[in-house]
Amino acid sequence: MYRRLKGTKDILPDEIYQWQYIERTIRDHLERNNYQEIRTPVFEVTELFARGIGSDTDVVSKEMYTFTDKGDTSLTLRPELTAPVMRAYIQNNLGQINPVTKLYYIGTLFRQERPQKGRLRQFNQFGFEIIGSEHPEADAEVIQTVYAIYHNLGINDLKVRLNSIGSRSSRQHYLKILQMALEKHLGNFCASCQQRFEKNILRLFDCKVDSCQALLDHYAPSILDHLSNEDVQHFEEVQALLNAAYVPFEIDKKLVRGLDYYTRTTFEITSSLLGSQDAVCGGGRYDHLAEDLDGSPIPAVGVASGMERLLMILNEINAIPQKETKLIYTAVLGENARQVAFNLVSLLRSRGYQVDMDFMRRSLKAQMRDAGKKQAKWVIIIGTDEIQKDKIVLKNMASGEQKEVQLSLAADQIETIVK
RNA sequence: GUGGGUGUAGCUCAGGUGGUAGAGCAACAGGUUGUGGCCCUGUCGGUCGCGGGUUCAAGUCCCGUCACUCACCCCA
Repeated sequence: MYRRLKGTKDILPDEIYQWQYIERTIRDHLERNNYQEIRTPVFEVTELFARGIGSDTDVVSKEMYTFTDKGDTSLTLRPELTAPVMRAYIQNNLGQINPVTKLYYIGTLFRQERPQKGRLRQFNQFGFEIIGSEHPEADAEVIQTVYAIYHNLGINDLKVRLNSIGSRSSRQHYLKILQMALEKHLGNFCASCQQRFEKNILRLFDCKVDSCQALLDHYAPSILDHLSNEDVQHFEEVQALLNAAYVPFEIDKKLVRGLDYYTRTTFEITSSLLGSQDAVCGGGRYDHLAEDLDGSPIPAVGVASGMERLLMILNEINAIPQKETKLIYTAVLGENARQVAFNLVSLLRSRGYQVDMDFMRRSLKAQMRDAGKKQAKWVIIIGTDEIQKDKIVLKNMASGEQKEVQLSLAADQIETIVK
């Protein structure tokens, strides 16, 4: 038997409604905020991600599905969407049309990690980006908007964690100070922290070992104390705007993100209803990504949100409305009724009704049971008796009432009865 | 890549100290000669993840292996 690959999922019919529901809600909300959808290819040249995300990041160095095509070009299944969107923005000169471009996407991503709760190898994200504005309004809108989308879906107890990791120049400066401050205590950190110290020192703040966190609290200078004046002002304005929009947040000076392109604002929204992978979304500002991809410099902010994680929360709090069906089920009895029924079914369908009929030539009892199971609102019964009288029976499944309708007028009559 | 947990019917799971498998739900049929939900009855359905070993005998004990899952790591 063939099985689905590790870390992938089949989304079966009884679950698909949930996806359609959140996708619809997300699209509606983002369209209202005047974002436009963009769809980019699922694979790109590997270098796009190496340069965009950073070749030292875990995502690029060990989690990508990379292969070579017949032309010997190295290609990669996209592990995130910000770099592809920026690539599309640059390639199609979207900046020429408008100084500010607001884009959103809903798409599938691939990362070769060990699967666990809230983490798959093929997964889906929605996200959106504001490209062209360096101002704090853009940062605040991004955060306010995801927050509002979650709220709209019925999620309330979320934690918004906010930080600024400064512009590139002030961060370079800070990293040196951090390195000097921690060097002499390095021996007291755990093994993986010692590796992080060499590779990407900011990641030390992610460590879950208590003793490491205590050392950081004692000896690590805060990045917030080493921002430039412009960085500070930007950060403060973002906070003021969030307060103005009543978006609750907390400053987390240890919040660092795993992708190299971030500058200044970084944020993450977490939920206690998820497993140890508790971030529903993460994002921030990336003012140098365009340049890193050989485009002209353009500031941008954005966010990416995990769809599977979002669904996990919604199921946890039971916030997905029931799918409502308006099904009309057609029960057929006897040889000579079949064509009449088939004709009526296709007529009703062409008028926009959701109609189904029995394919098993079963007893009426079985067909009624089937109709009940499928949650049909109405059942049309067409049998030999009806054909003789030139009538059909229309039964309301909720009340149990049924009435006879002239066959030749059935389509019109049903319209007024079913409504 | 490293650890822990779990693998018995379509689904959820029972099966002390070894004696070749069971329940509930689901599916299907019947209880009405043409009428669903509730109830009753019956039917269908399993190489007990896979391979090997111990034994007269293994779902049960031992070894191996695979899969799923949670956690580390990292992130959405």
